[in-house]
This record gives sequence, structure tokens and C-alpha cells, in this order.
Amino acid sequence: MKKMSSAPTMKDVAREAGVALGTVSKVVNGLPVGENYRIRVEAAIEKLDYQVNSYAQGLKSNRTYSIAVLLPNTFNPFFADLAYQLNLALQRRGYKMLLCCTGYNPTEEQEYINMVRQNKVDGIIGLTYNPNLVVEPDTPYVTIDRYMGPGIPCVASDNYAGGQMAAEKLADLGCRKVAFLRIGSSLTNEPNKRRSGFENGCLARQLNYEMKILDDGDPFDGFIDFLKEHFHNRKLDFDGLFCVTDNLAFQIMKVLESMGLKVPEDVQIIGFDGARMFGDGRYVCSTIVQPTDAIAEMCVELVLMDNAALRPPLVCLPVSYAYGGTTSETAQELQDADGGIF
Amino acid sequence: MKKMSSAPTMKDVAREAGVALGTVSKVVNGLPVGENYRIRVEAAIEKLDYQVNSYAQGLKSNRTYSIAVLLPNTFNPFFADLAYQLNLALQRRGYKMLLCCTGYNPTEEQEYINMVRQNKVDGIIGLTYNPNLVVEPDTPYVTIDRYMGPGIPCVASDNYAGGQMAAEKLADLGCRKVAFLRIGSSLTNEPNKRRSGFENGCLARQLNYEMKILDDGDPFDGFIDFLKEHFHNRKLDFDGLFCVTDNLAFQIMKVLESMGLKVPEDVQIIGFDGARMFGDGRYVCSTIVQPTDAIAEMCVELVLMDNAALRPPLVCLPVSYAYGGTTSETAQELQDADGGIF
DNA sequence: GAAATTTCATGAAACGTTTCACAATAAATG
DNA sequence: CATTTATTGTGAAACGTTTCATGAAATTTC
Repeated sequence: MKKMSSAPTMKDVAREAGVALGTVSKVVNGLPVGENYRIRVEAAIEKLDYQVNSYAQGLKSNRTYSIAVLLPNTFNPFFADLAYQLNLALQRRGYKMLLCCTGYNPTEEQEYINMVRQNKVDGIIGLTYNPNLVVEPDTPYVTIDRYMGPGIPCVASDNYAGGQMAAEKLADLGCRKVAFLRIGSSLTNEPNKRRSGFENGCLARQLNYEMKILDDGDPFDGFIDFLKEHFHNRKLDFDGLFCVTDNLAFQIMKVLESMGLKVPEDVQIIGFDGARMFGDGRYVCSTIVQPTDAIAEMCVELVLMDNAALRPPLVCLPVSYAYGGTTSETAQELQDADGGIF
Repeated sequence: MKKMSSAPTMKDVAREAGVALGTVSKVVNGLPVGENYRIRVEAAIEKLDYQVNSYAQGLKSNRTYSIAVLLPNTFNPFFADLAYQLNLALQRRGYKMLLCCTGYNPTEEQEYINMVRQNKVDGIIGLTYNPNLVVEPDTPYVTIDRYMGPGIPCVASDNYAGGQMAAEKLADLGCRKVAFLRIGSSLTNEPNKRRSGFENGCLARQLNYEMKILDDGDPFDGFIDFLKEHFHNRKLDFDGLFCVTDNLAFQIMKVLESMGLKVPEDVQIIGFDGARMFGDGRYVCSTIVQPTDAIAEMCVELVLMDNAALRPPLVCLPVSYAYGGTTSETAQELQDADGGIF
């Protein structure tokens, strides 16, 4: 005479175990309950194969144990790595990750932010580009790389130190004339500090440096022209290049190689991000590595923090340097690789 | 005397508009309502800045408009691309994507599958490795690359044709002795058809071929040995290599280059996946491109299909070939790139 | 113009939890 | 042993929707 149609509810469990509804709730939520009661309830849960209904749970408690993550996309290796690390960090705490790709679209970004108001998520972690996102003051919101104002914590790696480190590394490698390459959004975001850090590092090491910044509107082949101008016929105006991202570094490297130059023999190239595309510790180029694991951990920590007043406005996490070559020695380490090779 | 503490509910809207609760519900859900009523309700919604509570909605309707996507990780470019395309396809239909990285872990996979039973999602799209996942028969579930049995649609690219295409391409490029390289899981999954397709293609074009398959347990440097054996001192036992993934192709390429060989001048290398890491149409190596957009679209289509009986057991989607070099001509196209260069 | 029919707003019931005032039992106290 | 105190199970109320039987109003029909 049981209703077989739908999934069992707490009421069913209570009836089966011969206890009250509230008792089942306590057992399910790990609240203190008499030992014999607990056993009876757990047996009933097992027998009926009961699963809590998270809609009902959310309706009462206003918690979904899910966090929305806003990223422009997942194919950029840095974003992909962030998504992965955030998923891990959230999972460890029993939270689910709602991933939203915004495509740098301010409207999409705002739409996703609004989602939290429909109680779909308990908080938001966002790497966004809309400078005037409207966020409810009491909405748990944490940004990556973009400082949005007081009350909204921003987590970033120490971009300034990263720029400095790049300069020092190039100096250590014997470079004498270097350049910083960047495709610039004019946003006042944290990654912009890479430039000043690099500048400072060059000054400290008495390195000649040049800045090549292409504004948003400029075509990419501004860089091609730049490279042709300074490297044509092995001209080698620069012996070291610091590229604002690995993405750019990789492209520059390809172009230089197609011009007959060798990296790093002729030109040293250092990128930024250090997102491993193969999950095994190798990098496509030498790079300043962002600690995506620590960034993710911190973001999750902050977004789940109870006392909003204690949240710091800005958290900077230390970067490191990684060599990008694949030598036959390092190849040995690849056996532990887990990058989806079938 | 309004309660300012929490968000406005339908009841508040009804009171404000002077209509019944059910009328508000109809307006919110786009059901037929008298024009004057609709206007009044919409005004009230606007005024109160009302947002539906999706917990309550889910509790009644058993729908969350969210789909769980199971992938081993997001840093593998192919998975990253899939995640991105799935997000797009779901977004277009008003669905949210719950992304779950399973790390090839059968237990995690099963755990996420169970999630659907807690009513957290309306369906699951999974690229999984657990051969005996337990899925409720009536749970909308669609797999990528893994045929799990009748009733569970599998979406994949035409791996057989892809293998064939690789062989033909190598033949067209003038290769005479080629090899297929793979790190093998023994799973009977769709990607395994790449080998037989390649084999068939080689036979059709009278290409000498060799298969090098490393089992799961084998260390990666089995490949190093293989490469040393056949390419040491420009030996060039093979003039073309078909690698089962771009990942592997890229690694092989790096090793060969570190051995003093040039790609593609000395050895042609073709990978598989064609996941663009920079979102701009360029590839890290020549490759058989999987149509991740079509795969994603089909997965979403199938998982949201009302009539489960109409779902096909297996859907194969056409692959294509892409050249992997970055020439200065192609560099011009990079200006439209959107890969997160700051 | 009265009766039959259609249209559509109404509001109570239900969805499956959590919470909390209350009751019942057990333990501690003098 | 009676009384106070602490402990813990109980079950009704509430969360904010959707749904549907009800009835009022508008429309059509003869």
C-alpha cells in the first residue's frame, strides 16, 4: 500500500523507523540524537534508499551549497585551471560549482550576478570585466584580479612581484635589453601591476627596457610589425621578452621561430600565468606561475566566510618562476601525467 | 509596515497589485492572463524588484533548469572546450551548468550521478570512466565518448573516420611509413575506433604502419625509448606520426624537436581533438578536429528531450582536419582572438 | 433576454524540508 | 522519595512556489 511512484520523503522514513519527523531531520543533519534512535533512522534511510530533497532544504534554509563561478571562458588555460582548482576547493567543502562563461560580456556578467538573488547560489566568485556590476551589499561576492570596491574582496596573485621576478630572471639569464609586451585593456585591474613590477625590476638590475602596449582596438599584427622591426634578419634588438600572458608568449614564440630565431638561445621569453595545459607540471613556455590552487582556496574561503566584516579587501598570493622547456630529463616525470591521454 | 528584512515574495506582489496569488504565478510563468491584470502585476514586480525563488519553484515543479556536466578535469584543452560549448548550449536554453571534475575517479563519478537523485539537477551529461556507473533508468543521462548501454545515449565524434582521415592526410603529405601512438586505456570507448580507422586508412592508401600502444601502467618514457629507437641521429624510421590526442602529439613534437628534428619538415605529426587553446582558430599542432560545438549541442538536445524513447543510442558527428602551423599570414587573423590576453 | 457556454481570476492545498515551543523522560539534588 | 534541572523526542507551522477545483463574469446561442 506504499506509494511507489515518487522518491521516499522524510515522512516515509519517520514512519518506517517509528520516530517523529524532526528526529529524522536531526539524523540527516548530524544533530545530536539518542543512539538507538539514530540507528533506527539510519536503518530506515538505508532500507528506503532515502535521499534528501535539496529544493525543500533550500526553501527552508536558504542555502543550496552551491557557488556560482564567473569566468570569461574555459578554453583559456588560466581560466581552465582556475575552474578546476575552484571546483576542487568547493568540492572539499561539500559545495557544488555552477560555472558560467560570460565571454567578457558585461550583460552576461550582470545577469549571472542577478542569479544569486533568485537564490540559486549561496555566493559568487567572479573574474569579470564589467566595471560597474551591481551587487547586493549582503551578497557574498569575491572577485579575482579585479578590485571592485570596499566590501568586495579581491583575490589575485602578486602581479607586481611577478613582474619584478620576470625582470630579475631575464637579468639572471644574461639579458641586457628587454621588452614588455602586452595587449592592454585599460581596466585598472590587478594584472596591470605586472608592468610596474617589471619596470621596477629592470631599474633595479639596470636593464634597458621598452614597453610595447597595444590598446584594445589595435590589431594583433601590431606585434608582428614590432617583431619584424626588431628581429628581422636576426637583428636581435632585444635579448629578452616579458609577455603579459603565456598565451601571448606562446604566440610570440611561434612567430619568432617562424622568423628563424630560436627560443631561448636567441631570445629569452617569459610569459605569465603558468597554467599547465597537461596537468603534469610542464609549461608551454617559461613563465611566472600564478598559484591557482591558492587563489581558488582563498576565494572559496572568503566567499563562504560567515562574518563578512572580517573579509580583507585585497589578498595577494605569491607567484613563482617555472622553466618552460621539455628536456629529456623532465620527460621522465611525465609518467605521472594525467592530462587525458587515452 | 512592510517587512523589509527579506526579499519580496509572490504574496507581496499579489498584495501590491491587488490580485490573487495564482494570477501572479501565471504572469511569472507566461501563462494567459487578462491584459489589465498582467500590466498591474508586472508593475508590482517592477516596483518591488521581485525575483522568483527557485527553491520553491523546484520544490513544486521538480525542475531546476540546471544540468550537471561530468568531466575528468578542465585543464585538458579538449575537456575545457567541451565545458565551454556545453555552457553555451545550455545557456541558450535557459539552463545552468553544474560542472563537476571527477579526476577519472569512479567513486566521484558515481557520487555526482547520485546527485541527480537529490533533485539538484534535471539531467546529467558525462564523460566518465567508470564502466559500471549506476544510473536510475528514468534519469536523463547522456554520455560523451562512452557507450554505456541501451537507454543511455552516447555522443561522440566519428573517431573511425578521424583515424581514416589522419592516414589519408599523411599519405597526401607524402608519408610512406607511419605510426600510430597511443597511451591506452583498455576501455571499450569510442575513441578507440581511431586506431581501426587509421589502420583501414593506411591499408587503403598502401601505407606501411606500425602501432605503438602503451598500456595504462606503462611509464611515459616508453615513448621516449620508441622515439630514440626510431629517430636517433636523424634515423627517420617514420616520416609520419598519428598521435591519439593533441596532448600526446604536442609532447612528442617537443621531444622530437629536442632531438634536433623539425616538424613537419622531417616528420609529419597529426594529433586528435583540435581543442583551440586560444579561442581563435589556431591549433598547437596539425590535428583531427572534434566538433565540440556540435557534440555539446547534441548532448544538450538529448538530455533535455521529453520523450526518452526517441533518444538514439549513439550519435557520431563529423570531424575535420586542421593545419597546426602559425605562419605570418595566419597571424593576421589573430586580431579577432579572444583568449584572455589582458 | 434567459439559458448555456466559455473564460479566467481566485485562493486553498500540497511539495519536503527546518525549526522551535512543548512535552516527556531521565538525571541530579536535598 | 519528592522536586528541580537537564536532556531529548515530538509534531505543527512555515518557507514560496504551482496547481486545480471553484465560482464569478463575460460571451454566445436560440
